[in-house]
Amino acid sequence: MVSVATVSRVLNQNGYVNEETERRVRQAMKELNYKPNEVARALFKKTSKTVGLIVPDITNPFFPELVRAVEDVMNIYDYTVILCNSDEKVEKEREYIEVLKQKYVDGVILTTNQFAPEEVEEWDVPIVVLDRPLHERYPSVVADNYEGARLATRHLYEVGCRRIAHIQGPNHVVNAMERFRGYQDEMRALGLGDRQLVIQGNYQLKQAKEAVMAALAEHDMDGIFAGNDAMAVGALKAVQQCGLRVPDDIAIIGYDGIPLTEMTTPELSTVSQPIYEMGAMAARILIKQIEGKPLEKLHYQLPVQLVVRQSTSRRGLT
Amino acid sequence: MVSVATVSRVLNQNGYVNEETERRVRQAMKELNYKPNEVARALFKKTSKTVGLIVPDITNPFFPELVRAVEDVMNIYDYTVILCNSDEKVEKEREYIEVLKQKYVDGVILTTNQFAPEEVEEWDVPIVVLDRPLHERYPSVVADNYEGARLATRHLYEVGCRRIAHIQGPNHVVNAMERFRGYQDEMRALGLGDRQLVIQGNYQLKQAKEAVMAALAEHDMDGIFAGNDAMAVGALKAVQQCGLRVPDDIAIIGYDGIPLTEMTTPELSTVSQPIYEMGAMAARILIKQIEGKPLEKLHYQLPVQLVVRQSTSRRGLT
DNA sequence: GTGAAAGCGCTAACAT
DNA sequence: ATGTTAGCGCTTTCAC
Repeated sequence: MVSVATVSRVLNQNGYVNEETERRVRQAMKELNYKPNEVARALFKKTSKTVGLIVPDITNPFFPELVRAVEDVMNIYDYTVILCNSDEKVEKEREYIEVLKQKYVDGVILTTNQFAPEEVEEWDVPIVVLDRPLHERYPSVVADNYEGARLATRHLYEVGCRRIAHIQGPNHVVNAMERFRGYQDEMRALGLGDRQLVIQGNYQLKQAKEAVMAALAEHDMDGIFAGNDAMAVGALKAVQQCGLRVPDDIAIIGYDGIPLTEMTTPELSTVSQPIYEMGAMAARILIKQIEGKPLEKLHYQLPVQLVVRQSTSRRGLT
Repeated sequence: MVSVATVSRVLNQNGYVNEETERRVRQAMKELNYKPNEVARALFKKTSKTVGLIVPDITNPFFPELVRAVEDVMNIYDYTVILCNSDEKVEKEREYIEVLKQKYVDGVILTTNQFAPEEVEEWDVPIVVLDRPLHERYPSVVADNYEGARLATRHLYEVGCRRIAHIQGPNHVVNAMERFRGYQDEMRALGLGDRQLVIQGNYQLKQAKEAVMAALAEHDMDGIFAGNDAMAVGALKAVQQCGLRVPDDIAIIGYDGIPLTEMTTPELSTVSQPIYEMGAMAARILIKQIEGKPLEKLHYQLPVQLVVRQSTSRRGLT
């Protein structure tokens, strides 16, 4: 027989163990199908091999891929992920953080920009912010929203659009604001500064569709840059419903590059973010932090890519 | 001062505590911002207020809503959910079960039909099977796949289709087989038993599109019942690409009722499952089991609903 | 190199 | 009605 201490030593590759003893222990563990109790281990080590992942709403088609990426990477390193839907409510986010801490999660990845750094500081748990920058103090992985928006706007210009509208995302979401800023700057750079037309959206298809319907009744436009893909679909529906053709009468480009964009007719042009890579990178950064390794960089801004499909493919220039 | 035992007593509403003392304890807890350590509690009670949720792939648009429902309900009862993507691999599912058990999860909801009941028995953890029946021994929540398939097939017949093809889902997925069976039986009932045309799909858009392209080259058809919505979109793309019109030349109906069906042009008819309700019900059943309450019923089969949209709306009867 | 023992923070007897 | 204590299963000193 051997003592529990010895078993623990072989499990943790910790302290000295006779080779022969180690062999016997491993053999016995296998035979008895012994699996160490992770809860007891967590209690002692104050670390649970579990992380929290807080997203606004997994039902929003932008997030599944992000979540999947995080889960995949975490899984490689033997971490397990607790999924939390916050609906963008600070209160819910706060509650989740509380619960997660009570469970000794080793870290949290969150998609939010609503917290004051002082509050985050108090949480005293490693975090990584994903998709939306929170504060320079905290590691983040985001895509280049500003540049992507300029790209999209310029692309519409290049296919001949001159009256380019932008459907803006929610005001409290930083990345939506960055995209808006990109639109504004590019419009000015194109000499269309005074032709700007901004439609207020909330990242939802339905609302965007209605807003575009309303806008079409009052304004002339020949191109729409939507703040995300869902709203681009909304715009597409609105335009088609008004009897106008896409891309001939109005060209449309979305943002995010979710699979949905390939399912519409016509297929939607979009600015694609490396969604999976963003999630994977956030996960890797969190692990580094947990393991106390130094981060080469605190903030990662991934490049976006213009994806041209049918919704902006037209020959004629105005 | 009070002893830890007393604090525990007020926390658990357990044993007798002087009212005045309770007040003081609660006050102190608030002031000190004391939060009990859930890990220690779990170690003692062998229950962690955490459940596992194993789905094939959160990236598949059928699952986000299901996951969301589970999370919502679990949240109400103060449970937290660990999300696991199995890619339909038994091996991965097994590993997850192992890990979850080591973490003392109180129960597991899983979407699979690949386990022998003897194996599940050994896990010795409350489970609920979701979307796919596993075995009569285990509580399950599924929709009426057979009836839904008959509904879809009959609907195509009623809008005038006589050469109705079915795109079948993967063979190892029971619900896909149920739908296939429904198609067969209904075709026979309609007197079209010898006009059946089955296209093998794997629940993926892309593969379905190609399979339909190939089928269109060889066979005549005027209606397609796809085993799920993703494949219906694939079929839609294939048909359109062949220069045929939907629904005039070929009517298409999908299955599941995911939001995607409203985003295509034309919008897709489908058999909608009460996805959110299924997830929520599975969660409620799991909680009942965990709390040791009796289940009125072991197996819940929820009704499905025919949703008619543009992809099957045509006047002309053949 | 290995065993004995203390302790992580909690809860449930068992005293008082 | 409340305090004291043992123990959940693990890891880590500290002896030997």
